[in-house]
Amino acid sequence: MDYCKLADMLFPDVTVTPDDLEAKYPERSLPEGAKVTRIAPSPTGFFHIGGLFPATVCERLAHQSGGVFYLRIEDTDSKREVEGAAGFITTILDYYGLHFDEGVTADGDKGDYGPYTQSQRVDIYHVYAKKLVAEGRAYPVFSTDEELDELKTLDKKAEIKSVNWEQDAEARREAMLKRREFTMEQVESELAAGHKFALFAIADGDPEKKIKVTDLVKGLLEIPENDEDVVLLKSDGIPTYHFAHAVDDHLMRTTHVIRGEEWLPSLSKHLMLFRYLGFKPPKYMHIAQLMRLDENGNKKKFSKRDMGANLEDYRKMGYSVDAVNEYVMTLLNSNYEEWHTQNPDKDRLDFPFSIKKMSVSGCLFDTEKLNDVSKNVISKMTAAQVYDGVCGFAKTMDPEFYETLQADRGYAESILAIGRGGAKPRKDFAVWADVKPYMSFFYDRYFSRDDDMPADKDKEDIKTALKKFIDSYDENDDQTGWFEKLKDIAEQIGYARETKLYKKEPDKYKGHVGDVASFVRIAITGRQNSPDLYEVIKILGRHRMTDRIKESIALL
RNA sequence: GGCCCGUUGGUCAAGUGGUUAAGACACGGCCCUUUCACGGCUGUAACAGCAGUUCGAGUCUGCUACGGGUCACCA
Repeated sequence: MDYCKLADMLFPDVTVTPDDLEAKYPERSLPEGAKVTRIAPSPTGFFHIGGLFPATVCERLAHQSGGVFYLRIEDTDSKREVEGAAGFITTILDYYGLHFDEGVTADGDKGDYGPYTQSQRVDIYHVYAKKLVAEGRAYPVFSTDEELDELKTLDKKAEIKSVNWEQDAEARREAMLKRREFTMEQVESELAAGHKFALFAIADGDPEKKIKVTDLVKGLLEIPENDEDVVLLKSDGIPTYHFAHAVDDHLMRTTHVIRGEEWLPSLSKHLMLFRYLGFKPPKYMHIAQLMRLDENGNKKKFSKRDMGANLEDYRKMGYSVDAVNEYVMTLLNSNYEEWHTQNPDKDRLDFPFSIKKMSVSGCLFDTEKLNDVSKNVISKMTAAQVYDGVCGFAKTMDPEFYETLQADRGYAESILAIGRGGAKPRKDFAVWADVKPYMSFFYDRYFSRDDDMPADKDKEDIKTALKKFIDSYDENDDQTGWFEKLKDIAEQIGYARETKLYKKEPDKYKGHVGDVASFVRIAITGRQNSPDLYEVIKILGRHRMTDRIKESIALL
């Protein structure tokens, strides 16, 4: 068969040659060792939390080596495409601090290796498709519209897996061999009839033979050669992931392909395509998937439907960007935490990220750990930073609270400053949403009396103590002087002025200073627990302190 | 079912032939403490199993088991 003629019949409009493209997209001139990485999401309007892992690796590797990190949109599956999704992706990744050097941006493409959206690269794919046909390595398969419709409905049912694996494999093999047989005349008449064709690459592998590949995280792999014909172009002329991956990553000069390990089974196909196309394959890193626990306690791939699968959810739940990024980093490089405690003042980006420290197996997403990381992150922030964080969150998630905070920034910051900044800062917040319940009693609109005075204490004693507290209060007292007065009050109502005294001889007293402090706390904050009382009262001011205590006395 | 990948405490994990098998989270206890939040000390808890190589194996090899992934004109 005259393959060149076939190629011309199939792709009459393609005049550009692979050499032209090589010239247009030359090797990048980058420093020695610079890595070119990319993330290539589908525009589904959804960015998976698991996707943050490869994305972070890509970003770190590229920027740590003086290379290029770019964004390519893989919109080759029109069925799944969502309007405006590309913009959503750039926005969320930018929010998480993943900044691209090149690729699709809000203001169009940036960089010399574009277009960076696959649907705009169809002409490019066809150049290589034609080349493969001309070389006898690819062939068309014609289908009528009805057959295509049938395929599409089958697609949707692809999740329903067959039980007859062996029979299926046999049938598929037969079908494949049959597809490869056709004559030039048949092609001519199909084309004349206006039928569309998909393009398949002929597999030349023997699955009994293994090829050795080095994966940068998995190590040396032995995978069987590919013996399944690979779909290059779908009937609509759009490439499959496999073909687009080979063409794009070569032309865009990607040095390191970093992706989830679900791609491992098709690596053999990809290597075959790179060989057919005469491209040097990139280095591969297949990173372990993020897992979740299913109802039976087994690990499962963290899929789209699962809670917390959408990266956007973490913003909504009130996790700070830093917390999520730190958590991701602790999972990616297990020595990160150690480094961070040793270098508390350094930025996350100063950490020497290492491929060698990456885990080979998938890990469970651990919310407890995320919360712990998050508490540490927030505890190191200044009151102003916390204020900004909470406001950013509340603005969309709790507008009323946002308005409350905005009304008096200084007041809010003074609350947030309690117990902050020292060597042992408070760690009250894992998420921004924790802030409101923590500080709500400082605001009259949110103040409520949740906890009652201890039932085992005499009401008159409580009243007396509270009255004395109001009378003795002097805003010029320092913390020690203030507390001394509280001790005096305790003594006056027959309570021990030291907790230790009470513990030694509990029968001698009705209670201790701690109890008195508790009366005051409950009267003022409405709860048994609060940040440092002395600070609380200072912020609240004498006036409101007095009002609340008086109100509390009246309730007794 | 075929193929591929994996398996150290509940979770994340150090560990590259000789260790009392780190550390972090979670959980328990004690201490500190006017509550809370910290902090300090401390405890429970692990090399999936079986063979083999070796003077010696969590580390190397093989098998088994278990878990995961994948087998689309989806990515």
